[in-house]
Amino acid sequence: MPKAWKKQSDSGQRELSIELSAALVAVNDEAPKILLVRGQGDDSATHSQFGLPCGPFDPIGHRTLEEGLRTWVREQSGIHLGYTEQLYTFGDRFRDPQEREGGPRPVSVGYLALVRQTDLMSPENADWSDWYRHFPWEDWRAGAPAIVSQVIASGLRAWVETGETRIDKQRRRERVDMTFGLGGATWDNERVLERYELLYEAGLIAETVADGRSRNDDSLLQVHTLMGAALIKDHRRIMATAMGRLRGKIKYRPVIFELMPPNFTLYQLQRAVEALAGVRLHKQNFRRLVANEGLVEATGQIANQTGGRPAEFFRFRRDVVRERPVSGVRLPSRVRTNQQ
Amino acid sequence: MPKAWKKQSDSGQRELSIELSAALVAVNDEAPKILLVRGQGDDSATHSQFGLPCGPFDPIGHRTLEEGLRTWVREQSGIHLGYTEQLYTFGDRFRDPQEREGGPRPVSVGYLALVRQTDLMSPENADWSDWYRHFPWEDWRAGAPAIVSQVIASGLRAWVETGETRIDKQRRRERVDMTFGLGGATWDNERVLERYELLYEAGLIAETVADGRSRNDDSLLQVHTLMGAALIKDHRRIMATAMGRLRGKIKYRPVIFELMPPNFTLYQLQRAVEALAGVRLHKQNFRRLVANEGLVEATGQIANQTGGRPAEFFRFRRDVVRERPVSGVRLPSRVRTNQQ
DNA sequence: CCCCTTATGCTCAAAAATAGCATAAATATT
DNA sequence: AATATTTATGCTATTTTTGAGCATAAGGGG
Repeated sequence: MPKAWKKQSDSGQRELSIELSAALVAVNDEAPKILLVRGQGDDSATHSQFGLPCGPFDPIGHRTLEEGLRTWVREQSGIHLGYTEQLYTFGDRFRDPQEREGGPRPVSVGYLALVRQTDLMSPENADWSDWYRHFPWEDWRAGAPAIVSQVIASGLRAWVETGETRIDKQRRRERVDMTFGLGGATWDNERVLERYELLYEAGLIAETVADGRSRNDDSLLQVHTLMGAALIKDHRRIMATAMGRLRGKIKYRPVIFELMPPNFTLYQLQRAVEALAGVRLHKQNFRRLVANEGLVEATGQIANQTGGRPAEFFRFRRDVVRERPVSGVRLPSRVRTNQQ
Repeated sequence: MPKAWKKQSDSGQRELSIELSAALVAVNDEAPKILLVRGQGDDSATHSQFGLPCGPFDPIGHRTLEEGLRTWVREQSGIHLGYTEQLYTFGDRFRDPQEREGGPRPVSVGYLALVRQTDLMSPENADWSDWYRHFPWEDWRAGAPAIVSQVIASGLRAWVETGETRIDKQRRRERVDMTFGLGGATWDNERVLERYELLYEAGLIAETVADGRSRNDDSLLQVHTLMGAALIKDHRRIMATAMGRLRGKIKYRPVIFELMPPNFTLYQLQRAVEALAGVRLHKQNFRRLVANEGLVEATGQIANQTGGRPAEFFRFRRDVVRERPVSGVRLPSRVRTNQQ
């Protein structure tokens, strides 16, 4: 066995590079944002395209992976990262065609980083872009999004029909139904990545076109148009991973406060959660939950630009985290939206 | 910016290697098991030590990271992996002192793989070893383990006292209390990694000694003895990550069935969950929960070596997974254990 | 002052979790 | 054979948590 190891490691380790990428997430009132920077890579073809802040891991200069990431982000956006969490390591080739021919095999470590609203100014060459511009089907706050029922559902049904065998079609249909909550299944807001990968596989995504995959239906082109410009490399996939992870995490760890200013009203907090989760929540129950968890305490200050009765400002109780295993903002009942 | 990138990537990418490691987990009735293999690495010093199945990622020979992992596991243990999940990518230097001086900088991608009980035969050079031999403080099925109250608590208290400033001590105490559920806090069975890292930092772990860190208290030696032999590299840390992840996952995804034989009694299922979670559960409520979730269906067959009234065999309903977002085996109330 | 808005307190019913009691059906013990 | 012991399984009473909504408070604008 040591022999096989040796052989492999001698032949294999040459063409390796590790890329560090960060999905910087913030919430601006109603809108979840992600930071995109322009012109990553020395390749002139990708120079004008947008992507996540990223850069190669330098085993000599970087003490740890996370430190390397922080350095790149600081360099490319001027932002000093706070809360950071590793997402996933992708070892497939990037889907960007430029990366296809030859060149080093990229292994990409994706991170999720949370940036507080107050630190939000768009740095040079960078842009805080709305999540849902890149994933319009993920926003259910105003009910089922039109793009799902009008474009995606039919596009996926078409894809189901292109299955080879009957079994194959059956399997595709099940997968479509459960990831997109069609055919009686329920929409699970955490399956962001699964939905993205499914759309990608079905050829309904901008990247597919860039990849040179076939696209022979007009409705698909329509989807493509709705998607906005593709990001470089596999950055859209990392975004999807980040969104899914964050949606899961806010339910059982109080990370939402990493995104809030020091003082906030309960409704601001609710709107931030709704923006990330992509659903509307029942207001009274939301405040009861937050209050019962003891996550926040009143400051005594009053906000009076609310448009109605003034709201009280609250702050996060950092100390509760030390007291007991504290579960984030468990989502109370979604408010039924009468669309769809 | 592209300039900085270029500079970094030219100087940085030489000494890089990616190691793939798998924590293969199985449950044998009462005991959670993990597969250790002997003699990984061509270094003769580590040749007789045990570690997880692992090997370097070969960017030419391996199509994906996971495929590389499967290949290595197959080669080293003969096992063809089923359910597999990426855990984390570690970029710090291995803690093994052999790796310290020079040599390529290791980046290690850890995986969790679940192996069914029925496939359980110990391959040559490999050994299914009990989790709790390596983490005795994690097993609370018979109440608070003696090692926590008798050795770890005092060891950690001593470590708290070696804090420099008052603030520092305070911080250490809080961390100790919340990770080990001391001082009124509750034990969170998912914080396996945090506990391991804390013990490591406090110098209470076998690896610490191997690392050449100081150890100047007799009670610590006692802990060291209790821990069993250290594993190579950072494999104990990967194990801890795997255990924590799995404990979390069984609660919201039905992965427990990946570890069960096709047919099982409800009590066997409960014992498997208890073995992983490290706590005892309320029997009647457990079966009600499982039944209500519709995760299993009766087969009609009867087991009669139970030692009491014969139990019915059940099987996992694979189809429910497709029907709806199915939440694993939510742990019902822990049965109070009157120890501690 | 009425009407709009948002904030916040409170209630009532439904659902789920917790903790046992009780009985059935086997094996082991006397 | 009778009795104790063990495990399986059904059922219930109580408490807790959720879901949904009513009602009132407190601001601004006509």
